[in-house]
Amino acid sequence: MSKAPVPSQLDTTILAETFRLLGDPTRLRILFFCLESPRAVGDIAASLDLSQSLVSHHLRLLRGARLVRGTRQAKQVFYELADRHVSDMLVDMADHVCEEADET
Amino acid sequence: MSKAPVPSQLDTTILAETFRLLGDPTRLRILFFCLESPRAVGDIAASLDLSQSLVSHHLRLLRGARLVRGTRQAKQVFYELADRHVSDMLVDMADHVCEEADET
DNA sequence: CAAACATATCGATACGTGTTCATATGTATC
DNA sequence: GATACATATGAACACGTATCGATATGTTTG
Repeated sequence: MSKAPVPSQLDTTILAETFRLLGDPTRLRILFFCLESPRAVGDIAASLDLSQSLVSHHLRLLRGARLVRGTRQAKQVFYELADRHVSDMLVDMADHVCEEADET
Repeated sequence: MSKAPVPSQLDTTILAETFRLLGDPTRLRILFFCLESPRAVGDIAASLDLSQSLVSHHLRLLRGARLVRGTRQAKQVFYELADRHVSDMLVDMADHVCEEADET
């Protein structure tokens, strides 16, 4: 299944929604940062030099799209990529772009 | 090479730029339409029910990012995906999203 | 060269959204 | 319960950009 080369217009919209979320540098940095291991919101903000509010806003969007999931641990909430699909997707795309950059 | 799991901030920006372009439903529809075979601008507009101007605008952006390439043939210009990487990327992502949709 | 067709560009507008500041919610410690 | 810490939410602003209409560029045919 899932072989259809041309998705329906609805699927296209959903796919575009995912791409749109990935299409922001700040969100991408957050995602890649959480790719290694679950990260607390404060750590993300500090490490990436972003305001806590901004990080929380972006995490909310990423959560809504099921790209990340957060789990509370005492005061902190640790975020990680939602599942293997998402992380694989990110790594694959990063590879694709790197390879593209090699070609002239 | 191209194994780095965490791209540099610059790479992240470039990657985000690509995602951003893919993050528009209209552009995605254009890309998937050109995925099967090279398509003339007018055909794209007619088949997807878009204004010729809008299609041309989007193609300009996609061209700038080397996601598509157009070749003149008499009066018409036929657009196709730039290379195998781009088309593979699209199909992979479509599969990912389809599989995600299956999970509940 | 003029006319017709196909595509590209320009100007203007409407809308979405990334960011910030301030505030609220939630959680542990005294 | 009050205080301090961590995160989430809300309002407001600035900016980018998707879209449209009109026009320009380019290409073939008479």
